[in-house]
Amino acid sequence: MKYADVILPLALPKNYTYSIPEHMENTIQVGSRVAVQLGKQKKYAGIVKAIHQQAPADYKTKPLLDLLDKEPVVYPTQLSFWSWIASYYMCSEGEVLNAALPAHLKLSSETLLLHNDAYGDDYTQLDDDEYLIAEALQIRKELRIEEVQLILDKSEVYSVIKKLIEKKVCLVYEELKEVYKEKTENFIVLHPNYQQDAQLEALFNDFGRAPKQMELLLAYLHLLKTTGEVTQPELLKKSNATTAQLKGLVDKGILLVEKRAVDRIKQHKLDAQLDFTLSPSQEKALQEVQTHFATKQVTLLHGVTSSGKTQVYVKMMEEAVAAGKQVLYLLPEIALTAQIIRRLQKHFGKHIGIYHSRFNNNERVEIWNKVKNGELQIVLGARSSLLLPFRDLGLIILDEEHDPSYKQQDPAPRYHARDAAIYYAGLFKAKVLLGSATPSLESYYNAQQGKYGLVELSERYGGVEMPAMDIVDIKKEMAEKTMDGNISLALKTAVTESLTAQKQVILFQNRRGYAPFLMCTTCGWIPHCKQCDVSLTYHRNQDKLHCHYCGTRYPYVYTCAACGSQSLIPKSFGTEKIEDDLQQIFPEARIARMDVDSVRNKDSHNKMIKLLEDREVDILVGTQMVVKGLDFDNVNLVGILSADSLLSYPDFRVNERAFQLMEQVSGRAGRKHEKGKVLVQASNTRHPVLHYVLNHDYKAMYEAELAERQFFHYPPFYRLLKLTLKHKNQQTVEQAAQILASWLNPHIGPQLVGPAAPPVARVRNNYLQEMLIKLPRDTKAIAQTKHLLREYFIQLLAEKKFRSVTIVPDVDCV
DNA sequence: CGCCGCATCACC
DNA sequence: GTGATGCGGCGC
Repeated sequence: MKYADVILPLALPKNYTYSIPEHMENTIQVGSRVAVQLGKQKKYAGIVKAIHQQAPADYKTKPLLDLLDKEPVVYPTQLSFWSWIASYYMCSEGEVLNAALPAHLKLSSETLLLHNDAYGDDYTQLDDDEYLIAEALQIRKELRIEEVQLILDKSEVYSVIKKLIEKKVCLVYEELKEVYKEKTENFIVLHPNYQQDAQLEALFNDFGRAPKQMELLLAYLHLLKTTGEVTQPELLKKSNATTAQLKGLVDKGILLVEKRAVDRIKQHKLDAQLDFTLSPSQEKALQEVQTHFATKQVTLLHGVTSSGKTQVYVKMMEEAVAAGKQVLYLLPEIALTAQIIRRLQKHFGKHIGIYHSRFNNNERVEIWNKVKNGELQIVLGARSSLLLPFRDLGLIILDEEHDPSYKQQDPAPRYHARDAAIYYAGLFKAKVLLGSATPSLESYYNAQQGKYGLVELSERYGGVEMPAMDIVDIKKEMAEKTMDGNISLALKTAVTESLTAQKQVILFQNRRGYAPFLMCTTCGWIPHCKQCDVSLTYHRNQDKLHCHYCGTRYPYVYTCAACGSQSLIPKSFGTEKIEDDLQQIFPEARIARMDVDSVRNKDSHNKMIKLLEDREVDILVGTQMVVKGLDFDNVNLVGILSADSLLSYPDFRVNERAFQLMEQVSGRAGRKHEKGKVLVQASNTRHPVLHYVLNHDYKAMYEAELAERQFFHYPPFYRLLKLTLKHKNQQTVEQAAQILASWLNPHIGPQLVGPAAPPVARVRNNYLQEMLIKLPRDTKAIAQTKHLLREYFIQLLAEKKFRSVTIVPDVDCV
């Protein structure tokens, strides 16, 4: 008898073992997707991790129900990678599987109620609810739980179903459904009888009284000649014919309609090669990268904004592709704009695939399969594309390497795409090229230490100068009363100048900490979320209050809950408010806003960029979003509205982040033809970071920060592991955290910070406690500590009182 | 006394 | 993740 260890898409601590039925023995492989039964009811699709002959000693195995595909869906390489992620980031392999597989490959069963024909139609023994369902079943034959809920208009329907089963009115069935569907399109083909010219000629002579049909046929023949294949929608559009006319030709047996499976992923025709010619400094950088790769697995390319790092990447990609290897090009989600996608698609044609969160599930399955079979040689994608089933990866490029969005926050696996990429590449013996204008301290340190190769590209492409930067002293302007809302006189003047010169302006405002909220003018009361300890954010376009922690939306509040007054007003300094202020100051200007709220749906981000490109917008106000992936020749002024707010987070990485943000934002100013200008509004004008930004001096920032980090035991010298404990009861979490800390103390000592309640101490009705563990950079010691933690978690949860405490480990938290 | 709702547990 | 199981609350 053979057995299979199966990874299920659940947060289970270990894998389950099923027996392999004889008929599968020859076809099943490691990496195969299988259907299994878990518990009495549920069925899932899982993935075979191992095949062996070891019968489990303490339980009886269930057989695998089905082998779902002919070929495995992942290679052993991916399984090793998952196992590493699970152990390094302290989560289950099931959670990794869940993140990796496109939803449509992750089946789980749905309970169906089936009508029991043997029961007949004597409904006298049933109560009202039971009768309603029995009647519906009589007509529909099968019902989903969701439909039962709808019919009875309540969510708790389980008891009714139980009674119906007892009374044998219905049966239940667990249906495991494959949700991926091939996309089909109607293709029009000529009937074999008319393939010869002579036959066609005869046909045309014979057409008589159907001139519209003849026109349509001519249009078809023309299309066929130019494109080779003709789809129904294409033909109807080009010929302006109706479906009736087409049907006429089909009925006469002249044309045939064929349903064929098509790719959802549009393939791009290889365009004329774009100009990716390297400048001398880029050429030099490319050679240095190649030299480093001879001896090192990872190389950091530190290139100032618009030095043309992409050009270097493209050359590296071409080389890897020519060697028959696959390439993964990772970008932060919001930097994946149409601009870069279009350029690369044109250059690499059909070999390139795009993968990010805005794709639908069917499209994801198709990309998944094409990456697996090697059809796609290049993938351009966000964090999650690291989990695609590459067959033979040769190079990973990770652009904007410093970007914190490479770290997955929630849910597990909380992996860092940069660090995971380096491990993943190792499995393929592939190279990793990290790129950034403002590298993370961690990577730059690794490069300085000689662990990574380091290549500096300090010249902007085409010799464009770095923008001129100026700090505007808000305190002074306040005293002189020259501020207009949040806009200083200096900024106002500069904007006016730009507008007069027909140039565009980008204004940057980080919204966090300044979100608009409602406040009672009488007593100062602010509406809070019922489930979380945060004030609600006011969204004017929907006239609703949102909780940014749990996502709950509340209707607008008119009456103060504390004093009963009716005088609530919105207070704000968010992008919405600034957009308003600007419209007041520059009534003639066309102003647009770009933040998570204004670009929520699929295409609005691209549309917004298009508007700016086409110069339909004069001033763009935005959050972090405006920082990335935007290249506009016509923007000559960038304003940072409040540097203070960037520099005042209680986080050890503030300075690094503030520098990165300001440096990146300023990179948006001035392109090809002229020097741009950046204005930074600040009240603390003497902050050292402002001066590093002013001089575009990364090195100085790096040196100063590094000393601090070493002194306070922070990365890159130490690794951070954050533990969050959650429970409904405040006392229970606090106690649990105290106990855990007391156990850890002898091992970790002063490197244990906390436990303490985080700034937002309650989320979704759960109270939180956090503690931070600083670990010296010693792989063995780190693994030991993680092992210790796992033991203590089990020990803690073994105590009855703490059984329902949730512990969330976040390794290398950001 | 019995039904309902919720916490707890095992699932291979 | 989720159905099965056991316990306490509350209504009759």
